[in-house]
Amino acid sequence: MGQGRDRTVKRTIIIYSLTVAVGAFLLQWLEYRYAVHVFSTEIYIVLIALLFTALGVWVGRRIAARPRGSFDKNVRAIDYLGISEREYEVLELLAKGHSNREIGEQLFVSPNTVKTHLAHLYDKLEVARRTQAVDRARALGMIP
Amino acid sequence: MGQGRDRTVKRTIIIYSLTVAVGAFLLQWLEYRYAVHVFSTEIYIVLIALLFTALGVWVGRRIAARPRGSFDKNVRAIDYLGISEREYEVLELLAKGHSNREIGEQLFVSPNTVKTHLAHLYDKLEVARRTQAVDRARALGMIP
DNA sequence: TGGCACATCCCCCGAACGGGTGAATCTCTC
DNA sequence: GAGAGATTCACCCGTTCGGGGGATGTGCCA
Repeated sequence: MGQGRDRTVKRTIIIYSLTVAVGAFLLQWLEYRYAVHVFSTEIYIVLIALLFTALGVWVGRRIAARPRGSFDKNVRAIDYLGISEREYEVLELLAKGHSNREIGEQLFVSPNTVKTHLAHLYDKLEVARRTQAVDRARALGMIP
Repeated sequence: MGQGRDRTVKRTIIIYSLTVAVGAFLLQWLEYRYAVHVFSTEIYIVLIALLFTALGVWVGRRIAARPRGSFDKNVRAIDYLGISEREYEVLELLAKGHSNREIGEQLFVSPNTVKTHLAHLYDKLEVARRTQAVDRARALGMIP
């Protein structure tokens, strides 16, 4: 579930390194081209600081911004409430707004079975309605 | 809705500025204390680059990480679909898992009125069920 | 001033949902 | 091998939802 994220981080690192390389090359080139420091050391330091701060901000944002669609399933809550595999599958389809009949069709069971799973879910989540179950499960981070 | 966020950004900027000031002071002090550059310029540049990159990453992460509970309501989607004030209020309570009767009580209207608003919401969101309406509204960023 | 959007309410009816009870498998564990 | 838990299904009954109408009042604006 974190594959896309890993790729993003890798690409971020690559772009960062490339930018550093290009920056170093530019500095060398400036020194070579004009043989001397054009500006005073302080200005160079400030420029470099600014540049790398900007770069750092960019990197930090990319690292912190979790890609759309990613989601850390709160397994602890699921375990703590003792929600079974099948019940979780029903919960997922429930959150997508499917009816009991549709859920049953997708899981290859009868609507009655779906109702039983739902009843267990309502018990464990301590709710009375399907909409409440979705809301609560989402609040607990069990579903995206 | 973004007050806590503004405070976080402000504090981030303040801490950043303070760090820069302290860093500048340290450099000055080093130069003053030892009269000369202890290391070569390249190493200084690398150190500064690393320091400010780290600082930038920290700043970027703080900026990008939206505090828990914050949420940008997608007003464009709401406007585009022509969802009225009252309908949105119903939608909010709907997403919390309330029944029509409960929604009516909280909005001081009859369940029949709630049903009418819901019917309009179903039309505008192009869905058939309340759970679907919640799912779609969430997908469109209209509700948290 | 007549249409338009909005909000409010009513009734009816079929479908969906929720609660309760019971029961048959199957798997894992003690 | 007994018991616990998970999964599957059935039936009944009452509540809730959803869709179809129709109705009234208000405010806006062309």
